[in-house]
Amino acid sequence: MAAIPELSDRAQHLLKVLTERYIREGQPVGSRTLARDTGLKLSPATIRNVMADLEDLGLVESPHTSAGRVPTVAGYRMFVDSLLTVRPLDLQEVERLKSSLEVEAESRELVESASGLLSDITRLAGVVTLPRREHAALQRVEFLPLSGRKVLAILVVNEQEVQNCIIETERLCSPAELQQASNYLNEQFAGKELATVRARLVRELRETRDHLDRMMGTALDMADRVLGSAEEGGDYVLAGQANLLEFDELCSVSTLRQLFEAFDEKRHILKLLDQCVHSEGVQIFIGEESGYRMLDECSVVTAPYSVDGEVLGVLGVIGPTRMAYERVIPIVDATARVLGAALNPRD
Amino acid sequence: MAAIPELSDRAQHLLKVLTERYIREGQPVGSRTLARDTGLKLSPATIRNVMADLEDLGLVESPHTSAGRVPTVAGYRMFVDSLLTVRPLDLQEVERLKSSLEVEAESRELVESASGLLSDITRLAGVVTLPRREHAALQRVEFLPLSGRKVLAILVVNEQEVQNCIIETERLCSPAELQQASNYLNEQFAGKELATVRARLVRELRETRDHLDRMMGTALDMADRVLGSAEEGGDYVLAGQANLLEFDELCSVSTLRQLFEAFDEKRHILKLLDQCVHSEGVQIFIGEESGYRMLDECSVVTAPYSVDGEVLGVLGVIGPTRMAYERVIPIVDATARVLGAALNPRD
DNA sequence: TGTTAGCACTCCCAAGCCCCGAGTGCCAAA
DNA sequence: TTTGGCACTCGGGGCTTGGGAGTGCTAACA
Repeated sequence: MAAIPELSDRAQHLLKVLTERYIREGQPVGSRTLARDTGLKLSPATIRNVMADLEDLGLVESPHTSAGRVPTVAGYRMFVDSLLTVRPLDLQEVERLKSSLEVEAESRELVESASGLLSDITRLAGVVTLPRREHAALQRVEFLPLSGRKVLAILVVNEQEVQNCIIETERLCSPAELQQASNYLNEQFAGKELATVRARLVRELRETRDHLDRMMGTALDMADRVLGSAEEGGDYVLAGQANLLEFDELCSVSTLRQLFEAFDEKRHILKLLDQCVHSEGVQIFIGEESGYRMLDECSVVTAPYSVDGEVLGVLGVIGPTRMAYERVIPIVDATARVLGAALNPRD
Repeated sequence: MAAIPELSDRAQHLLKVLTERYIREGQPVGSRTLARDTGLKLSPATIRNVMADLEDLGLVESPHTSAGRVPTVAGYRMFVDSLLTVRPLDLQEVERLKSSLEVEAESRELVESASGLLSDITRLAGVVTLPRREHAALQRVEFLPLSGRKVLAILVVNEQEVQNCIIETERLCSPAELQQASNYLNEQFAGKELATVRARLVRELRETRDHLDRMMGTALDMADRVLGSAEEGGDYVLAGQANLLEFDELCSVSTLRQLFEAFDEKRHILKLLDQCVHSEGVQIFIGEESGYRMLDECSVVTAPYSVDGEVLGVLGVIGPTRMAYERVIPIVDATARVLGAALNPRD
């Protein structure tokens, strides 16, 4: 990050107008247009001088000699950082968001609904990671016998999340035994951290080499993996990819191919989103800033969403660098809040 | 479906060779090429005569005067129906499929894995609907008190599926009351059809206007909706959309746009897949046959998958009409079997 | 010193053109 | 029925051309 040297108010204003115009029209903007658009009474020639300066600073560039100028990544950066004035959505719009989210739904549906909402409103691609909690407190365990040596383990954690998995015991267990096991767990461990529970079980296991302990251990282990940060990935829901086809600058087959492959593969996108988990509020990656080649032509605007102060995931939109930031940013911000609220167990 | 008139063996053979070649190369094939490719000792001129006949029958067409011929939808139809000899995958390949599917996973992950597999092997888009059972037998109910008047209802149905939902009771219930309610349900209704259970509950409800009954009703109702055919949609998992970008014939922006919008929206694709639920084995829609405009340039190959003879869903691939049917068909078929097997609760 | 007008220059792009190659349809001969 | 011959058609690549948009530079002006 080279320190940006002094930049006259006029130059800043011109950069702002140019960027806004380019975002709107999608075409390089020339000095004549700029002279007309901006309020200032300046001739095209003067504008050209300023543009030359901006070009020297690496804030704008021209695709070829006789085209207008286009903001560079650095230009966009300056635009969103200091030139843009986003005003938060007014209450009415937030209400509309809220009501668009199917509030009477469980988390996965909420997430899908949210990503659909994001993509619909912004006309870009919307993405929301599935909620994951760092810590999981065991609330209740239940074991049900299935056919053969299989057992269905049901765990209730954190207020209202239910996880279940099938485990295979070493020998046949009677329903009474299973009942006994779950009773024991519920008495001993209700309210405790899952990790703690497992640790203590492992300790006990070493002493009494009982298969039942083993089974409980497995159940907790699996639940822990499903829920916890231990899980190596997480997942996300994407909506509105088709919207990206509207933008000419993304419409080369090779660009699209790369982009959609990244969406399919998920790994990279997830990694990028994970970086935003602990950022306070909206975060923006412009073009190459993301560090992923397939996103070179794109910008990503993200915001973490949380319940009760605990960050559960990240949502955002993906679109061309020339997206309408001043509209997108408050929308992403508000959607994160609304989703967080909707996920809150006690209304 | 006009009855297809007699078609000489030679004509059939030529149609077959032409289609195969076009599928491989993706370009209209001319009489010269065809004369060389086919085993028959025929001159291009003769071939041209046959082609003229085929064109009259609507089995082939040429994009313009001086291009070769391309199969029409009817041509493809005849090709897959009577010219194609698919030989099922050999055991080794099926084994490979099996091992590629993460068998130690629950249903959603299995489905995602399967669609990924389909798209990887065929290099097309793979799609798998989430499993849905027509009938759900209640195995176990559990009510857990949450904060306030909220109650978490957990239902185990059909061997090993767990469904949970949050319901709001009319007044505060003590844990003991909840315990009592679940005991009652478990004693009375274990093993019964969900629909039956609800019907009986409703009947009782009319007599004793007790809020507990009401709560149980709500729980069953929601579970029923989540699981049952009552639910208005179902859902599917799609993978490998990016593969479709390899095919020039789909790469016009408008075609892509329509296609990806359909993928996003899901409604139409689901409807199409639903048509295949009760077809015995593989079903194929070629081009316009699907009846959906955005699939005009595409073919869809589907197969239902089932556990214990009960059909749970449909899987398939979506690709350009010139896909390698003879490879795709057995793959779809086998994958359906393998997925069915993997979903079977008792190994 | 900052601003402006003028001017030559550059580059993209769309239109028009031509030509080549591939493949056809038809006809007459084998 | 098959074949060779031939005229014809069409799409696409390559080339040229003209116009438009916008630039940089320079010199004059406030």
